[in-house]
Amino acid sequence: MTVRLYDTKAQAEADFVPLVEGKVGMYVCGPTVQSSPHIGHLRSALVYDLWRRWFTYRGYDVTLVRNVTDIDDKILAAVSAGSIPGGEQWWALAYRYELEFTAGYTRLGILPPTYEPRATASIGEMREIIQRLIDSGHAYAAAGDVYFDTASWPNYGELTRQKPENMEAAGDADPRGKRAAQDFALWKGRKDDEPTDASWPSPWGEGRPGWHIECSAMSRRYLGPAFDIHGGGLDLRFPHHENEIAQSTAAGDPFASYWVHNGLVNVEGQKMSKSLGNSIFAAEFLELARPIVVRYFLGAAHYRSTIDYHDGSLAEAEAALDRIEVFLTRADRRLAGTKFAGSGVELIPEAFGAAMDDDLGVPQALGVLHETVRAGNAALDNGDLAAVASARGEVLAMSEVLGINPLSPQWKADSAPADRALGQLVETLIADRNAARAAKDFAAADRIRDELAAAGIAVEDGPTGSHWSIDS
RNA sequence: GGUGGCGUGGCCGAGAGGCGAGGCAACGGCCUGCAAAGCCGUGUACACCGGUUCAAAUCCGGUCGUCACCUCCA
Repeated sequence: MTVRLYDTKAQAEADFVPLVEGKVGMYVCGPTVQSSPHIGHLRSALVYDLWRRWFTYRGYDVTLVRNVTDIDDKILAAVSAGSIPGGEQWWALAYRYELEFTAGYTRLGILPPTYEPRATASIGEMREIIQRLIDSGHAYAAAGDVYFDTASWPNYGELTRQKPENMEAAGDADPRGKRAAQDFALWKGRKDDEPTDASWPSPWGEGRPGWHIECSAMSRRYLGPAFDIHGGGLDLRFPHHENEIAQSTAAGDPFASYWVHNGLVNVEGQKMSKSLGNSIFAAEFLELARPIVVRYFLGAAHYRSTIDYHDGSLAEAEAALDRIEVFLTRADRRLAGTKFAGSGVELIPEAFGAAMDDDLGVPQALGVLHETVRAGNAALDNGDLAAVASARGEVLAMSEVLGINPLSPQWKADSAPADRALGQLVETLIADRNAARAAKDFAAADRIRDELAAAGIAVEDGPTGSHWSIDS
């Protein structure tokens, strides 16, 4: 049961071989907290949550690091754009958005990473790497900035297999002291109009780190110079990850053994972008469906594929998830009071594990899950309680690994008193309806059912009595 | 110009030489007072053209279409 993963750098699937037996060190690029999270950010975090859960299920001790980039040109720009005297500070803005990200992750059941470092807390490590690069001749200081000298590093372009001479000329707005267009900033000297508290001292003058160096420094600090997996969105391969590899390896670090990239989320076939104004933000998306449905939608596709969101996407996810939920509820009801009641969580089926081991094959794994639901429902119809209990245990185990167990307390809304009141009202109406049915007054019975339906409550009659649910 | 994806039935979405994953929708049946849910059944799918092979959606060559990245991006 070797876990296999698609290594973007090798462009091939490979057996995962950890650096240290039984342990996984994984670094994932988190967001630059310069605006509200959109559903692409949620998907990215979810992908690595699933990887982490799967490695953990397979017995690995996982250290997951996902950074927060809390100092960046865009953050400073966001502040100055709406700047009024006494207005919001750059660090306040960064933290405000960081909280929004955290709220989105939490609602989706994305487990907190082992460490979630902020870039501003690792400036010392960044300066250290930059100094090593200067000392070894791979970086140069110029006009208060420090640049990586791409010409000095023959491997430059190894991740995306591009040769610098074939790259489109960069429309660099402010080349300052750059020797070549491909060179990128490791350190950015403070400009006069920038806040003084957004810069740090360095041998090259006051300034702040470039974007790429942050991840090299934080991964090194929390996972060491060599670690197992580096992840991030597909759009980060170039330039961000290309530059990370260049600066870390040029500084003498082995860096990541495997590179994993998640696919992006499109809307109606188009990439989300500010200019198109088609971005779907996490907060509004979570208004459209229950968080567990959003998790199912974002997590059901293979992690490397592009997800296209369109009208009806959430309804499909909801229907599929309801199938799992309905089975679990039926099974619990049927098993109550039997010797199978409350029977435990079973092992996951072998086919599910095989699918997950193969580069996190969630879609196939979901196929196994739905097959088990079907078999469980059939057992329910046949009264084969042992089979029902076993299917129930397996479904629970599989949905738990994927973080989509509909019965898990984490998805329950915090409205217990209102729920109790509603439940009592509905139960009373159902009792009236069943009295009418017993008296063969079907007109009255149907009227009650219609009234409940109009209120969004579905009633179903079965061998264990009449049951109701909120029809979302 | 360079680099890398993708094209599967009404829709979504896996798979990767030989038995049609799975979900949604549809249709028929069972069950039901009627429903709903559930179960059983129903589909001659793999962009196009060549080639390899006993066998190709899958491998090879080409064509078309489409998307992403090429220094802001999850």
